Amino acid sequence: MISRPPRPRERGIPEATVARLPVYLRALQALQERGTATVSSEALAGAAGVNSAKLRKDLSHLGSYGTRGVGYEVEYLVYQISRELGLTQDWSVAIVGIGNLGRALANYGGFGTRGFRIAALLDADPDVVGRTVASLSVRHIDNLEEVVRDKGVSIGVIATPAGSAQGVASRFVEAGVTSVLNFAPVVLNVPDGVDVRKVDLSIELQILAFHAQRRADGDGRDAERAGLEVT
Amino acid sequence: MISRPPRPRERGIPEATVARLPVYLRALQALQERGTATVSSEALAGAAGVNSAKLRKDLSHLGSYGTRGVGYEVEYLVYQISRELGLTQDWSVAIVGIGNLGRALANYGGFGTRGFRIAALLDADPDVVGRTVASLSVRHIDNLEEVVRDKGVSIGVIATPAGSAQGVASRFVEAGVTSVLNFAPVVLNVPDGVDVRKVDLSIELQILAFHAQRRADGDGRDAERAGLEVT
DNA sequence: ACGTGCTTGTGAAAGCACGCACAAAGTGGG
DNA sequence: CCCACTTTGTGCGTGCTTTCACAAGCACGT
Repeated sequence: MISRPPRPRERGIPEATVARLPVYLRALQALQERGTATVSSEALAGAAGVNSAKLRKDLSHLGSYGTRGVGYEVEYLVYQISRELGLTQDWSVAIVGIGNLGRALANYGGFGTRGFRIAALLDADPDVVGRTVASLSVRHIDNLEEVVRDKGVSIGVIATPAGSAQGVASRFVEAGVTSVLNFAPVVLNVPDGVDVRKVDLSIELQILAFHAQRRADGDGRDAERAGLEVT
Repeated sequence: MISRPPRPRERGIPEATVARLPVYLRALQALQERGTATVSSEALAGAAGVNSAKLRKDLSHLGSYGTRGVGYEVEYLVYQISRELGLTQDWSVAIVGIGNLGRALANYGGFGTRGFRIAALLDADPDVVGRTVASLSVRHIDNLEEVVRDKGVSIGVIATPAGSAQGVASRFVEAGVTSVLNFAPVVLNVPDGVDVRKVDLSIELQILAFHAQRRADGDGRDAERAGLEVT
């Protein structure tokens, strides 16, 4: 019997862990640039803003990549997380809706790290089509299917007004894109098997407002606030 | 030393519920514009992309605002959720970092709904300071404290490069801002009692990449899809 | 007045996520 | 070789989330 490979890791990394891996990765890359060779869970957790036990448990889902008494080798861990997240391959991204936000996204240089390549920019406005943004010529939305096919787009980014978002999403799906990042303030309806994530400014503001109000309401009375010690 | 009461949370609407209220609110406002008077949990849940039982439980945290056999009165529910989220009062927002993203945010008209007013735009770049964006003149970052004080800013939005974000956050906090929305790809360090939310494009992309890879890996095999987020 | 039909509100169960605390495992000094 | 020290990996208790399933409540037709 051949010895088992270094832990091919089972399917089933908790969603909450997946959401934190990019944060760890970024912290690790910062350490790497500073020339740090190894890091303890305590130190890395600090840099990532999480509890060290949580970090260790998260990393344990990828396998046993640390050395007891020492810590984690930065470079190795960067590689493992990158691989796990699928960043060792290239992802082709198309952005639809080249308004202020679309331009901001297109110009957002280092897409975290490498791994993501902006393959095309699309817009419906004739005044925008043809203009050059981030070294790419904006193409008309009618070319969406063609672009997806020819450039092998696997991630679609929607930065259009709310009214156009569902239509664009459907076209992406129809064209075979199964990962969509939606910035428009609408709930997208897509078939099973398609992964949609949304980023919504106004929702974030509203959540902040809720907590701010909560804090203001109880002020003076309810001194029970999370951490605000009054002596 | 006084032992902490077992229930630090007195007025608790679950965090998960708070995060969904804005989604319900938006769906309700769409119904309102279409002239719909009442809506069932099933229908509203559909529009919001959640399970109807979850929606009912969420709403039950606000009180008993539905009528059995009928549903919820749209207008009334809009008001209740708005009030709960603190949208019946005005929140003054300052945006720091008027690059592509800052401009996109400033021009993002209906901030969800009313409730949020952009009070000031700030930047460090002399070429940007003085220019008019979204009917506001961009002011120099040195005026941050003054602006926060004079305009009663209660929410700070950070749209600067990563390197400047922590500094800006600290100045916001120092000036008394306790709610921060961070678009810069760094973990902000703030004292207890300050609420920070982050929006991070590259993290979202990386999460999409993870799932996309997972799907590709197990294609044909592993038919068991772990229930991808649909809707 | 009363039954029928629909929809809410909510126990209860199952599933996740978090963080403590500690055994296991490795390092380095004597 | 053994011991003291450090740090990982994880079992376990706790609390939050989601979902099911159904009794309770309300409207309306007869």
